[in-house]
Amino acid sequence: MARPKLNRKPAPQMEVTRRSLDAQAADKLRDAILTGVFAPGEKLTEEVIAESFGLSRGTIRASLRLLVHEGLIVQEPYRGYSVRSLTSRDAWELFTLRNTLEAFAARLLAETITEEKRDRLDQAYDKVVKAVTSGVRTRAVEADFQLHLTIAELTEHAALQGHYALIAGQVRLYQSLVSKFLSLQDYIVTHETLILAMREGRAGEAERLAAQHNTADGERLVEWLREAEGRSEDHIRDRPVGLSAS
Amino acid sequence: MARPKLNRKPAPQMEVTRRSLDAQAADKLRDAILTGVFAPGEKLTEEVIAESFGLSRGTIRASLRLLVHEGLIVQEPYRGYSVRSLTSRDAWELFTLRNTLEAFAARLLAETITEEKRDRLDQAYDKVVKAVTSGVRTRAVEADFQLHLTIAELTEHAALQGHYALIAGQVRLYQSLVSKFLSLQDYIVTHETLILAMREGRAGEAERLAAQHNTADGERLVEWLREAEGRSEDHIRDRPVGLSAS
DNA sequence: ACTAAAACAATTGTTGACAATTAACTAAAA
DNA sequence: TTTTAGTTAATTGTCAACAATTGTTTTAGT
Repeated sequence: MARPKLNRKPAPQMEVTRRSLDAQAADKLRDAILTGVFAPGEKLTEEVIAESFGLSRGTIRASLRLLVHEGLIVQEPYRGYSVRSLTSRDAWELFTLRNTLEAFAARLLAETITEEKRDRLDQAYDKVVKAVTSGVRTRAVEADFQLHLTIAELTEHAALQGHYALIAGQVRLYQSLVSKFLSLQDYIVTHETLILAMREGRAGEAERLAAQHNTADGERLVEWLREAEGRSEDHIRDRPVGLSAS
Repeated sequence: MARPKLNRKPAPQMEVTRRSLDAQAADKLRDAILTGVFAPGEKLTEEVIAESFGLSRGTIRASLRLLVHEGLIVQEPYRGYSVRSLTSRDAWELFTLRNTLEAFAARLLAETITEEKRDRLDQAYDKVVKAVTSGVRTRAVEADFQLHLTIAELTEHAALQGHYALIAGQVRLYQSLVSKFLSLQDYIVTHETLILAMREGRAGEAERLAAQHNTADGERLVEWLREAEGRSEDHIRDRPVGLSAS
């Protein structure tokens, strides 16, 4: 019975692809949603995605559930999946929750700041500054996003990181929307005092600054969305909310 | 033609039956873990659970993933699942994160308090008081848990509720542990000022009280766990990964 | 006795087929 | 014309078989 092993798929494993297929599929889907390939409200079916990805429905199903957990996709039983579209209410919830988590992270980081953490913080902040001086808006949005991801990481609080990662996708969508209301310079002025407070270990001030550094823009976005919802009562068929929108 | 429909499930669909099988299985598993049927660290295999529940492995697999998301189970690729055990570090992360979310909830509820919300809040708090006077410790723990669930619900902040629900299972485990250090009366004194602040709309005070009402007990539990870990050095356990950053 | 390769066992990863559910459609009855 | 019962199409829900991965045990060679 010593039959030779048969490998039907030797090719696709070209890189350090140690992740399971459903996790990889989830990454691809998340990226597609974030870059606007799938518009908010668009319907997604397991079968067509499975076919276009060359994977089975069961695998795609698992990846879709991952994104449902992240709030990027909504699922109705026996009806299907669709890309989540941000209502004004959703936007308000997201930025208030985000403020809460980021304020906690800022305090934590300020309390446990070290020389090494200061360096990594500076690196992330420098990228924001460089992106702003480069004048490319999408780069500034991305650098801003990465900065906050770095802060969460530097807290070394795994549970906090997990919850922040859970809303990260939505935050990213939100950020490209809120970018409408910001001048590029704003990306620097809203962060510099916060960074300084964390660098110098002023925990209370860092917490307060982080809790409020999105509030003004968030409320403006909520107001804008609310008006848009009032004008078109049924549907929000605005431009795709991806990084490409500017 | 008019053939009678064959209803294999003639009984009026109870609401529970309308949920998908994997969600029901997840509920059963969660309850089993919370009630100690499965001990922390115990290994869970898809096959044996599938057999004991009378469901297929795929269905159980989906339910296990749900619990992994909730942080009640840890998964190692190709190795298996096991019930998460709380290290002192985990306990610290959990109670600090919990404080953060509950402080936000308390502020929100205080800011939006209404007559109806006051009633529901009173009901939940009364159950705590009654449980304490009854002298049954497990009832007090349960009522405490339900009180905080009610507070989260009354905020009408869906995203906050979602994130709180995510840690609810762990909070429950944590609470039965921390109960070691509490007299029954503590369940009243740690809550009464908080409830009052929310009832009267004093948002700032409610936030501050909520943020600290677990701190003392939490730190005592962390200390206790740390000592226990020091005594038995055999915790060469793998790094638990419930909610991990990407 | 020690090391390295090879077989083995246990478990999850992946897939395609089948069942159940819902909504849209059609046609008959009021 | 409106309502209602049946039919159908589309989609997810569930399942059982097979493949891949890892850790363990055995075996061969030195």
